[in-house]
Amino acid sequence: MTAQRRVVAEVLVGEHVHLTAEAVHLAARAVLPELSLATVYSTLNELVDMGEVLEISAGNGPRRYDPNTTIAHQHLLCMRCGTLRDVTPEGNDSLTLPPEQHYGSQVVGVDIMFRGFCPACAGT
Amino acid sequence: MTAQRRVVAEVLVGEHVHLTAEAVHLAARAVLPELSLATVYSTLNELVDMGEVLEISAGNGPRRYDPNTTIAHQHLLCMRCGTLRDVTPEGNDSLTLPPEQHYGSQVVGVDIMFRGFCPACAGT
DNA sequence: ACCCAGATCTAGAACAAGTCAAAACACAGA
DNA sequence: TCTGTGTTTTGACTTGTTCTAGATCTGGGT
Repeated sequence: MTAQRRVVAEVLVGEHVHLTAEAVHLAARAVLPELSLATVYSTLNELVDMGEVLEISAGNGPRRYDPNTTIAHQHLLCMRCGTLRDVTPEGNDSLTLPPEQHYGSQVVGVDIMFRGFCPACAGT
Repeated sequence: MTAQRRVVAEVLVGEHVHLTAEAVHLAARAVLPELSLATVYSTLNELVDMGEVLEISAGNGPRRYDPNTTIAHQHLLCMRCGTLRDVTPEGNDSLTLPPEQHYGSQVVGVDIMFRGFCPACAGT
């Protein structure tokens, strides 16, 4: 656990709107100005491997990193600006894939992504 | 409607496992060997704009193109090889985002992605 | 406190997917 | 045939991410 990793991890936690690697880099530099983008990526990848953080790639654009892995939740994506926010929809308990549709695959989980336009982008 | 566009469109239809632009290019070249990748991309983008085809970006890796826009369906993704297949889950009618969780956003739709490992990748 | 092995960090190059611009081309209408 | 419009090709460019080589830091043993 080095200073760089601690700063990256601290930048990430707490928010319910998720950051890109670039945004993490920017925020972390406020604390540790010489921190490199490569270190941000390597730290984020380690956090993802450790299961501390989820990596979410929403459409095109850069990936976003979600530190909230403890509480089951899903996401709401702005299709214009890419902002990604946590939500907890209703009715996803009953969502299942019938066995005859597995096509031999081992199904591990399901991601639900609501798409729309955030207030800032819907206005224009 | 040029030869190039017809070939790209024809390659895409019919399958329930969706192709990347690269794969479309490869398949289309079997018919029209001098077809360029840029043309494949521009044709795919036009089809997407026309609403004939859906663009799906599954995790990392390249985007995949889904010609099945008429029948409501969702997707099953292999987390190892990226293969993307159509499925029709049960219980997604009751899936909704409560208004208090819209956070001012205009919600347009919802994507459901089952994640797992296809037979080929689960075996190893 | 000092040294060393090994891990980590930095900067910049490399890479992959996709886009763009400009020149070449195709082809319908005058 | 000429002209104009829209399309395709080629190759350069952009963005997001990963790799690499060397510099730097870390912590355990003396």
